[in-house]
Amino acid sequence: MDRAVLDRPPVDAARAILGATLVRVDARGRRAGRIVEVEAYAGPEDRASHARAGRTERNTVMFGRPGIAYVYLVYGMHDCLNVVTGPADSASALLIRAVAPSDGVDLMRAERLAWLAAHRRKVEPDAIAREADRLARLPDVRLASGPGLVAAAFGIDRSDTGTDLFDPRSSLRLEGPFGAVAADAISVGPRIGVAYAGSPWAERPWRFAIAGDPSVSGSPATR
DNA sequence: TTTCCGATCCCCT
DNA sequence: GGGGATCGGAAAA
Repeated sequence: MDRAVLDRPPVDAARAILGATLVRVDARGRRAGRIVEVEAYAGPEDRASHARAGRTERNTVMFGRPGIAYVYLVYGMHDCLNVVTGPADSASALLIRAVAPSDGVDLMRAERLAWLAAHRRKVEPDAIAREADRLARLPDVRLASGPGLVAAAFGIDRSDTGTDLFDPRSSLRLEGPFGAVAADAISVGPRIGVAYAGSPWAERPWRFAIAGDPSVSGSPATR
């Protein structure tokens, strides 16, 4: 069963999940894309992990079985999707940082627009209009080229926490192929935005991406 | 091109 | 009450 591929330490699971398909199916339609960038987070010993303070109400699903979704809110604005990995109960997880859209791009664009409407309150209307205009002209490959953008494009928020991503009945799920990206096609580097964790955790080379894919966050001309 | 900063709100060394 | 697993627009250079 596919779940077994994530029932291993997060660094190994990270390499295996690259190239797999993230799928959302709901009343609005179907969206899908290829996972092209992830970060590995270990358990409580990892000072960059949300499990660093031990088990809390927020992170409780991390202390469970592989293949479960953990979604959190960062900077008061953006939801981020994680997938719990093995070993079971180790509180390890993968942050899904970027997806290359393959299906439902129009719906993703609509969802991104809906996100703007829902989250921009005190921003001046002109600025919101400019953001919407930029979104309309955004290339498909950049619709989910960052962790907050993955959530916006797929309509993911904290209510998705606890979803079994390997249950074919789930609205949000993971499909193969797993382990399909060769090691020499994967670029490796330190995780983004974890300086607060200090050494050696901030320097751990636990960010993995499909080398050269234009949907990877920070790709040229993304900004 | 690089750096800076505001938005926005939940979580808890 | 401080600050964040981010994003995008504005300012600086």
